[in-house]
Amino acid sequence: MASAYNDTVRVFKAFCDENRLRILEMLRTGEKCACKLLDDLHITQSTLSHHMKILCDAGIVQGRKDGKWVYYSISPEGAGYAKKLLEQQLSLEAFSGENGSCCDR
Amino acid sequence: MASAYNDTVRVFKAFCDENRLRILEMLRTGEKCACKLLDDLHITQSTLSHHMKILCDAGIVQGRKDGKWVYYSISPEGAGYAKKLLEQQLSLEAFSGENGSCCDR
DNA sequence: TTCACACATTCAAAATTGTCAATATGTTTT
DNA sequence: AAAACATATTGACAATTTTGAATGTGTGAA
Repeated sequence: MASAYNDTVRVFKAFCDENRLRILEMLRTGEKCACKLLDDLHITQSTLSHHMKILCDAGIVQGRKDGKWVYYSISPEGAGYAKKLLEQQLSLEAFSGENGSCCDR
Repeated sequence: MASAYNDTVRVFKAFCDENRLRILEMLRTGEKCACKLLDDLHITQSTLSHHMKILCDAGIVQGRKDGKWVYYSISPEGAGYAKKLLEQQLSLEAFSGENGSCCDR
């Protein structure tokens, strides 16, 4: 499965789960402790940990450890990178060549 | 599974498959016939059709039927909507309230 | 009207993902 | 050192997604 798109897929998958979107929404108002996130979501602790790993591996979220606690926040760099990827995927190229009518003869 | 995030998830899932990313890349240079896409991808026709449905249902791609053929292209409106959704998900809110230290006492 | 073609749909199998219970790891408190 | 706590990891299972073979639908050509 290794491909040039792995990185892009990893980033966008971060936004493809309802609970992860809820988490991002909570983080939009600033850094939150994992236990705070857990309070508001109706999932178990191991499930939260799983989602935080996906968000962090995608670079969208960063964790800051402080004693027993971990504080999560949206990574500005990761957010910028995701936006850049989306722009790239959707930008229309100025194209000089032959485009249409592969089929009509 | 019905939730307020359904729409968002549907849009971002469009970008979470390697073949769909390849398809989008091909469409960046303009409208393409399904058969042209099929030529360049190493998947079966039914698999292509499945992916095109996901891209169209997400609003990212639009299809134009012409006789036996369907020409697909990136939808500028859909593309704009996806970018808007991502902005929303990642924008940091100016927040006046209490944020931190849910845990330390 | 019959045939060939382009694309969509259905079905079943394989792969991936989300979930929770149990357990492990590391930190603070007693 | 032991107990309590916050989070991560593992393992198992259910749900979802990707895929291709077979089939259906609509269109143009013979």
